[in-house]
Amino acid sequence: MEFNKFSDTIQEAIARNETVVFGCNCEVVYSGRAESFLPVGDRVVIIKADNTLLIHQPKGNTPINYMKEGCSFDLEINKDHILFKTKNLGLKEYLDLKIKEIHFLNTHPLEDDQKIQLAGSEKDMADMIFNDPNLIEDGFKPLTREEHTKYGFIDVFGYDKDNALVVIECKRFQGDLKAVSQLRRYVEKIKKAKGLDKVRGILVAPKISKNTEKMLNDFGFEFRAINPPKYLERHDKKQRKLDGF
Amino acid sequence: MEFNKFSDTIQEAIARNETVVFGCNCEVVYSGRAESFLPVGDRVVIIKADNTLLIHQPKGNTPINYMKEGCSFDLEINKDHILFKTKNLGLKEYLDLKIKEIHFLNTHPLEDDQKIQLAGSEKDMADMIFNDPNLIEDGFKPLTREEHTKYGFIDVFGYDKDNALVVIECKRFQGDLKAVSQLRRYVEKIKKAKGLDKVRGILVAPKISKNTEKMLNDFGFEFRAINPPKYLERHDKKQRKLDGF
DNA sequence: GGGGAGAGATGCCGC
DNA sequence: GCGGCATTTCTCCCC
Repeated sequence: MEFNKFSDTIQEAIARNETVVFGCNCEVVYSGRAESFLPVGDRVVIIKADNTLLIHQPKGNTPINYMKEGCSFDLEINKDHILFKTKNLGLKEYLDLKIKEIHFLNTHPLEDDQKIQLAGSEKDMADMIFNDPNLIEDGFKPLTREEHTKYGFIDVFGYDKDNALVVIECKRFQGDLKAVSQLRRYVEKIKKAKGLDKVRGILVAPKISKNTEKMLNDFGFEFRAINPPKYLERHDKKQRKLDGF
Repeated sequence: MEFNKFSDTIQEAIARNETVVFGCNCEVVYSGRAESFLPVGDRVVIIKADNTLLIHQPKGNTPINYMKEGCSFDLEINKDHILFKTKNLGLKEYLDLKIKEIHFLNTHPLEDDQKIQLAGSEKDMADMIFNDPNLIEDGFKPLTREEHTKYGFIDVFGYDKDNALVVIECKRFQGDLKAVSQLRRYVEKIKKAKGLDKVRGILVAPKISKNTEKMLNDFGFEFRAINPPKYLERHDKKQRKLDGF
């Protein structure tokens, strides 16, 4: 694609708040929270309506470079390349795209104000336990959930059948050392705040590593193997047998 | 764009391992590690050479839905929509795209085996301190960095001028409560392993929050305000005054 | 806007 | 593969 045509199209599209997607052969220099350089290669570039910029390599999940919303752009046509400059003055971040060749370009106005509905989060686990306390043990009486107080953000907080205080930390995937540290922090805060000698700590997760189990035991904490709930099961598993392309 | 043409183009492109980008009006259902539903709206969809799938809304940094590499695809043409099914059998994840309208489509073979070069990471901070120990204090003698032992991954480990052991944890942005918990974990492990009563803990970061400072003090740890290094400064700041579009 | 913590976290490196 | 952890983490929620 010709440089002048590319330049005109992209500037008009951004002015109209359209979404821009192009494939190109380019080099990337970033300077901001860190400094990076990406040698020449083929990438996909997206510029969104909020002036977010994303650069994707042909493999992998995450963008290799990016700039957050609110960027401004500057385009400079040279003999053998286009210098596409992006800056975010508020964040003091700068990204330069040295475009050697343009493989394709599309611009289009996109309309989308929808929010995603998601089920199976850590909060859903806490809710599930709150509503069905026997999942923890007989006689467990939850008091609060998602408590954002000075004691910390405790997932579930309550009393056991002997009226001992219980702090529960939920993890939706795997409980790790960080989770035990976190639980310990909460338990100690509660102990100190209430002047208590013994407060129980329970880590709830589908599974934990060996080291995590050891650390839990060292601090006298407990583990409950519980899976996060999934409310939105919409899939007909029978259809999944077919092979795709 | 016509559904049959879209179907043919996309299947051929995926078969040839090209990168596919299209804009469409669609609905998304995901089922896997969690369950999600995204009502109808305009999005950009990318299918990469490694069969990664990304779905982006016209605003924001992160994909609203995605499927990791190694997916297979299935396409079903209906009267008023295309059902584009994605599955990752290894991860037991499924994503259905109900495409109502196609705004644009591009496919292209992309070549890129380049790795990014990045400076200013936490490891760079640890290296800087290792090479210039006086940044911590006079007489500090670092022994190891990035120590991946059973004691944990200690950024920098050494002795002070009085031959007391020092554990240093670096954070490239802001030191927080989690960082203090982490430092505490390492200090306690070292104490126990060496049978020592006193091991110093130092948190190194550009800044810390008030609560973090308090928690540090509670455990007798110290703080050093140090910025991460940036080696690749390539930008001519004077050019940044110009306004872009 | 800062603080604190989750995420369908992802990606990296070491064992 | 799992484990432990940083990330230009990002995002959300509450103060």
